[in-house]
Amino acid sequence: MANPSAQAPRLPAKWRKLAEARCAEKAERLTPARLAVYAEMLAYERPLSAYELIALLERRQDRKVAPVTVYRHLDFLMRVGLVHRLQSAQSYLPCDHPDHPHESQFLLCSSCGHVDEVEASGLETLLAEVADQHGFRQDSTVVEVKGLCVSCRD
Amino acid sequence: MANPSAQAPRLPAKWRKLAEARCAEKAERLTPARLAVYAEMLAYERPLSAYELIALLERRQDRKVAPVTVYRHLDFLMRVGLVHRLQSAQSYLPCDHPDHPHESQFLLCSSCGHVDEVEASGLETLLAEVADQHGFRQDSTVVEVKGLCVSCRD
DNA sequence: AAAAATAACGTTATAACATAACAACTCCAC
DNA sequence: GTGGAGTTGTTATGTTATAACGTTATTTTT
Repeated sequence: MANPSAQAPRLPAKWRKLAEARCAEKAERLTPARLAVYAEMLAYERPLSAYELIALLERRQDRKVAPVTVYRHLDFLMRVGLVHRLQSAQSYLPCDHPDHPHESQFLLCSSCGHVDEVEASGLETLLAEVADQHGFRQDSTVVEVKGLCVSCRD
Repeated sequence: MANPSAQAPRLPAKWRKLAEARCAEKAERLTPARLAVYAEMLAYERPLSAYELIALLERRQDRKVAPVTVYRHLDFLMRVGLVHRLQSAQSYLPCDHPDHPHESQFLLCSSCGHVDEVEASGLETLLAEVADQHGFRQDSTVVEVKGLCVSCRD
């Protein structure tokens, strides 16, 4: 990197190993820049927009980060299944179900912004059936539920 | 309107009546400008981005249309349930199930761009259950399936 | 029917999100 | 150590959406 003082947030071994595993599976390269973006996302507990991520990385690394750079890293992270995009919020979130690649469903709290990633296999099955009934060959699904999380529903 | 030659595409009675009914239910006003946007959307068989819609309206009305105007009309049309937004495609589509207000699910063909609006009540039920299991109070849902439609899957 | 309140619309500017095009560098295989 | 593929840097631009504020139209209240 251009700036020798550039730092990434500490990335727990669990996540680093996951990243390495996913990249190995898909024969993709895990570079420091990609890992830095992933680490930055993991350091927050909420979804980040690409531009929030840019601002965080610029502060962390003390240099300019071009949007296209972050978008490329995000594309990569989504490609290997480490990150999801919330379509209804134009934001990005590390995958919270590291055990295996999967389609996810999300519960988005409109009060506190918390996002719960759930994995309802029954839902996937039913979706596949619905698609099938329409002669549709399903590639990927987007399931996002807006509402109030358990802490905010009072 | 500023331009007396401004025209809206012909709007079949079925859709006009639907628009009137939905507005009456919600005590919202159905103005000519709002109707013109709705009619324009119905004149196409595919989802339109806000800016595509702007271009179409400008040609139709032979005058400039500001983005904010179209966004306001789209917000209105979504509020009364006449139009849906495709979250994964940043585009807008008239509701194809006029009989009653509802949550929709969409099948988006990545080859021809066709979008099929389906209504799978079982899916809504299951989604509600999943939300409930997490203590989540559901307000609205987004379900979008990408893949190949029946004509394109060959 | 006039005044007050509310909703809709116009105008200008800008914010927020995302990609195109092309050059330079790095890594790995051969 | 050269070639080729993948990655990154740089600049510019394209696309999507909203803020702020004033004016006009419609409804409600008196």
